[in-house]
Parts: sequence; structure tokens; C-alpha cells
Amino acid sequence: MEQFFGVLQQTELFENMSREEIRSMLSCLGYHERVYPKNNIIWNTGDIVRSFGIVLDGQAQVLRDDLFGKRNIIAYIMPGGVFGEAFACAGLPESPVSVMAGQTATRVLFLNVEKVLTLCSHACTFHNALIARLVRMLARKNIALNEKIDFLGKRTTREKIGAFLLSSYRRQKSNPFLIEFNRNELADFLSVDRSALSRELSAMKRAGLIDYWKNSFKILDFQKME
Amino acid sequence: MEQFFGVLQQTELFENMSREEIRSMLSCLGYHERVYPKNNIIWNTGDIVRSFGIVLDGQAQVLRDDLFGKRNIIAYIMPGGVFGEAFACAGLPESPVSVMAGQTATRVLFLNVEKVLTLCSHACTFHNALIARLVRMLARKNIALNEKIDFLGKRTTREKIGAFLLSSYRRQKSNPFLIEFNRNELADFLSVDRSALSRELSAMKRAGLIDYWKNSFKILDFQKME
DNA sequence: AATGTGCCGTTGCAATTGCAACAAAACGGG
DNA sequence: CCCGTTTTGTTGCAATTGCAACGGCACATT
Repeated sequence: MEQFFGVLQQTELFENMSREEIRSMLSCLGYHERVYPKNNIIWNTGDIVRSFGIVLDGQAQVLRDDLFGKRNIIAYIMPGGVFGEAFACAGLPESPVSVMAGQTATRVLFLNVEKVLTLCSHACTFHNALIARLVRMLARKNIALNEKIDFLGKRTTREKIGAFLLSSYRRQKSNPFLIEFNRNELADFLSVDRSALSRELSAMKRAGLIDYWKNSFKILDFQKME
Repeated sequence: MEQFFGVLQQTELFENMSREEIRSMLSCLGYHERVYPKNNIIWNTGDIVRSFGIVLDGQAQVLRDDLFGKRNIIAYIMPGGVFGEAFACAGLPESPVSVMAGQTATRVLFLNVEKVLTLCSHACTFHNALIARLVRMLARKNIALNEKIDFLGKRTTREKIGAFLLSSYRRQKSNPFLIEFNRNELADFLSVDRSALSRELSAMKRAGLIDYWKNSFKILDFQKME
């Protein structure tokens, strides 16, 4: 465990906390640590979920099984990543997803939601901070999901691209600005065909709306972007 | 204030709490109540937001201003509804949205996020419960948003409809089942043209995938729905 | 009965998109 | 420098979609 404190210090939940603080918090909360051999099930769809996981080593895959048992991967969780926090915190009777260890053995730290949310008798300072972090994490994910819905809700590819670029511009407050995706990833993120994305980007460049080179984009005509 | 406890008891945050419990909690947390004349600004884009609001009476509109000041409405919040919880909890330096009182005077109860999250010295029982509710609310919204992204992320209208209907079916565990939208609202929700939705529903019925009458839908061929 | 209104389905048409296949450019080793 | 791989751009074509306009139906009002 001790050697994974570095990982914990990089998680949204524990960042900027000292090892001492994390140590005291974990001992106050109680936790549960386990290693899963590769491709082993961590959670099954339908399990009762009261804890969320933090990947310490290896990688976890979040899966959704369709009605006929075909699995598709929703997310890859790398070390430092958290999974299942929404399901655990929502108090669902059963988990709608499965989680599986990836291509290597995977070490997971579990925290029980009720224990996190119920202040211990010592009323330790850090416990309060942890709750605030958890809330902040959920809230930020909320905002990010809402933004994504904004993009996906646009009817045309051009509008999706426009909304995405404007949002990137607003976040970075500079023009030109860099985007964090390559074309393939951007197409996936906006849920459009890659070639259609490419075609539309070219058209927007030709029309003088934007200019770009690789991951650097510049908005030329703000008026026409929304 | 006292006459609005009924409204509070219907909110996700306070439901199943007695008036006594709510009263003691509010006095422990402190709160801030204010009435806004119709169409008056409650928050402006860019304001520092540390509280979220609960609409007690009237209605609030959440707005996003684009780069040229044009406003569009993101959400209507009716009595009992909560707004701004994600922004307040995320600890953003400035609010990305405005909130405005609607067509009638609007009474809002504000709760400060830090006070909600920081346990008071009395360590009152209900305070803990309130935090758990807030977390649950954020987590459930998270799940709902994720599900919506699932729908919107499908490439074709048919796939969007299929995913939506399967989800409704799973939630109600019955076939046929009722959906909570009329055609217009469903088209908005899935972000497709109403007539295109109608056309595709007809095609799916003709193809023997589904049957429907008004708001009642029946899935006939599960295999082909996903 | 006549009228108005809201909801839903249908259709023609133009525009957009996904798909598939290929070409060009960039990149990283050896 | 060469070669294999990855990333990005292009294009033809069929299918899907948005848009606009219209008609039918149920329901409420007068």
C-alpha cells in the first residue's frame, strides 16, 4: 500500500494532500485493497455497489453488457483514476455496469461511500476535505457531461465542431489554441464519422471560419461559429 | 418562509424529512432567502457562485449567453427545483450561466455550499443526511447525463430511438411500457427533427421492430434494437 | 355544429452524413 | 535513408436527415 501513495496524491480526491494526511484519512475511513488477475471481474452488472474504486496499478475497464451479453467498453481507468463513484453515490440497488481488470493484474483501493459521507467520531479535519473533494469531483463531471451534451445535441457536424472549438477557446482564453484530441479522438468525442469531420473542417477552413494546423486551431469568424 | 416548508419537503434534498428536521437543519446551516421581481436577474454569467438555489415560488430560468449576448434558455426551474448546485459545488471561479426570474415574481432559498459541506460544531444528525442527499443528487444527475449521452451519441435516428426505448423498458421492466414524452419532447430530447422521428418510428413499426400507440410502446424485436 | 388548437403522421426535396476506399503527409525505428 | 505505421485529407455514392408544408384526428370552447 505504502508505495502507492504517490498515485493517490495524483488523484482528484487526494491531490495536494501530504502522505501523512492521506494516511490518517485512510485509517479513519477504513479501506479495502485488492489485486485482480488480468481480465478478472471486479464488479458484475447487478451487484450491489456501496464502494467506489481507485486504480493503484494496472488498468480497469468499465463495461456495459447488452441484452444478449455482448460487452462493450465504456471507459478505461488508469492508475489514479476513479470508477463507480456515481453509481455508489447514487444509492442504486444494482450496478448497471461491470468492471474488469485489464490486460495486466490490477490493484484497486476501495472506499465505502457511507463511511466517507458519515463523519467519524474524531471529526478529523481531512475527512471534511475529502467529502468536499468528492462533491467537487461529481459536480465537475456533471458540468463536463452537460457540455458534451451541448456538443452532441447540435444537429450538424459544423455546429458540433463550432461549439467544441468555442468551448476550447473559452477555456484557454487564447486564439489560436490547442485541442487535446487528434482527429480520430475528436470524431469519437463528437460522435461523427472521422472522414466527415475532416471534410467539414476543410470546408470551414475554405469558408474562412477557422484555420488550423494539427492540434492548433484558430477561430477567424466568431460570428459564424454559433 | 414557514409556508414554504411543504415545497421543501418535495425537493430531492429534503424529501422524507419532517418540518422539524428541516427547520433545525436550516437554522444550523444558515440560509438566505430572497424574492426577485419577474424577469429580474438572479445571477449573472461571471458571478462568483458559492450558493445554490431552491425555487420556493414562481419559476427561474437558467440561461446561457453566447458571445454576442444572445440568450438561450437551458432550463426552467419550477418550485421545489434546485439550480446551480453543480456550479456551486464545482468551485468554479465564475458562473458560466445566468439565472433569471421567470414570468412571475420568484422566491428563492439559497444555501451556501461551504456551510453545507462543513460539518457544524453541533454535529447534528441531519446535516450528515443533507450532505448525503446532495451527493446522491449530483451522482444521479451524473448517471442521467451519461445515459443521455448514450442516446445522443448514436449515429442514426433509429439507433437513438432504440437506445431510448430499451432504456425505458429496462427502467419499467414491462412491455409494453409508457414513455414520459410526447413526440415533440422526445424529438427535442433525442435532438432530432420531429418529423424525422415520426418517420423513423413509422418505419420501425412497419419493419416489425416495435409497436406503439400514443405514449405506449412495445418492443417486438429486441435483437434488432441495439 | 362550427371553430380553434395541439399533437401526430406523411411527403418532396435539398443538404448532410456515413461508409468505404484511397492518397498524402507525418512519424519513428533501424 | 528506407520502410512500416499512424494520422489526416479527399472523394464517390447511397442512405439518412432536416426542413417546410400539409392533412388528419382528438378535444375543448363557444
